Amino acid sequence: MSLHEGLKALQNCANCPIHYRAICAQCEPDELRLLEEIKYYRSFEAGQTVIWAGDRMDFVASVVTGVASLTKTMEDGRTQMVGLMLPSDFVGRPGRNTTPYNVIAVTDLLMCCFRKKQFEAMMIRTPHIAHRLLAMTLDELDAAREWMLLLGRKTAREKIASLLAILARRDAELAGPVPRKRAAFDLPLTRSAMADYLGLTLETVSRQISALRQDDVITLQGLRR
Amino acid sequence: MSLHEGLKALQNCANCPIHYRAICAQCEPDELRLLEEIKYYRSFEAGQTVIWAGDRMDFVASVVTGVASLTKTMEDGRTQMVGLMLPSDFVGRPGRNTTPYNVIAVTDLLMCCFRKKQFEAMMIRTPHIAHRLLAMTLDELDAAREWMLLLGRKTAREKIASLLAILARRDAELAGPVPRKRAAFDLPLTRSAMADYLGLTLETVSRQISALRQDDVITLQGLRR
DNA sequence: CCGCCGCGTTGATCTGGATCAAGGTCAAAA
DNA sequence: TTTTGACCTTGATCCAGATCAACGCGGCGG
Repeated sequence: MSLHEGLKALQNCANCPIHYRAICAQCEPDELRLLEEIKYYRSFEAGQTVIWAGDRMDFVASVVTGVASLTKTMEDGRTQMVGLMLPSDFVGRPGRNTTPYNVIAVTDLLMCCFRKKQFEAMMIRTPHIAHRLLAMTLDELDAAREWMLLLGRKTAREKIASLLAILARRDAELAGPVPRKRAAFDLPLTRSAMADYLGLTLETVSRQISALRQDDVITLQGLRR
Repeated sequence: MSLHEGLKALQNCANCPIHYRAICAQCEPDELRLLEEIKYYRSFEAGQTVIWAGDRMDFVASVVTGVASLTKTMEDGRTQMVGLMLPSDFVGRPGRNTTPYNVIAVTDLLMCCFRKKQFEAMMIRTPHIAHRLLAMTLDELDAAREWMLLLGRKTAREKIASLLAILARRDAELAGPVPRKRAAFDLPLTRSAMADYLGLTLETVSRQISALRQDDVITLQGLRR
């Protein structure tokens, strides 16, 4: 399916691969129709920056396909990824007009966007959206705190293992229930992106992955488990 | 003022020291009256546990005075503080009935509580509360992400400095604008609590504080800057 | 076909914090 | 007054992960 055909099909939210998990998950058909009218799509290539920290951000968006990262950078260049946005995750903050972090397309990325103004108006009219956003934000807060435990207290090996587990779980959720002993999934991050996420260096990431492979725990095919 | 007199005065939300920053900040007088009817206070001594991770939590609450911590613990005992709840912060999650973390009173603590059921009903009726909760949750998410940068990428010295800065800022916000070269404030955390927050050991915390003192940056009086 | 470049791996070495181990301080209890 | 216990400090040593430095591999443009 070409990109163009793909977008055509998405005109109708019912065809959207994430509509049952995303911000719009709890909307009634008529609310969905309103969203359909104001949504628009943007796509980014792997590596492109969606917005820089501090920049004006006049839209909010859901990740439809691909992976985006939220990163913070210190003046001297040290950077930490603070969020990994997978399909159905919501980016942006109603009620504020600059982002505190860089949003970067880690893979090719398709986002379903709404102008912030319109979205905020929508939120007031349709409580389903506000409630869903609150629930998603609380989930993200829990995830962020889980990540704080990882960053503060886990060893390099445990960090890698946790990351792989998260990616495997999210992959499984979208793909459906295929319970297996050894799950297989694409690893959408470079070593350096993983390092940024885990608070490690890319060398350490590489070494730990090699170690996990030697200890059997994982097997690679290119970039697969 | 005795505890009893203090609670008596708080019957009226207008006397509450946090009512302009807390979950109720945007409520209209009549909404406030509804809250007044269903709120109740609980106090805890320093060191007491408010709830354990995984326990049923049938209330939500605002910190009125004192400091509470949210911590996560791994099976082998490693623990990481994932939130430091200062006056006006909101604890608990509408729409879920167990907490994923321990809530512990770091100092003597007074909380303004609502039964979760009643609070959830209230949220549906009064959008001001739902909006405020969303805004506060988004702020906490930003704070958590800021903390991820600290945990993942900062040195021990920077971690200590950041913590002191946060405490000084929050202290200043409540105390009012007294701009000074050297701010003075109480340090409500033990070395070990700081270590849990910063992802360090208490020895390292102690050493770094000593170092900061020797390098002039701070001065101590018991536990003050 | 070659050379370059973006990734990944691997080795050698260094070091910031962890760990292990005494002590010190102070306030409340006895 | 002495004891006890909760905190804090400081010293000595160790080690996981950072840092520095090659090198390998596949894709791509010339």
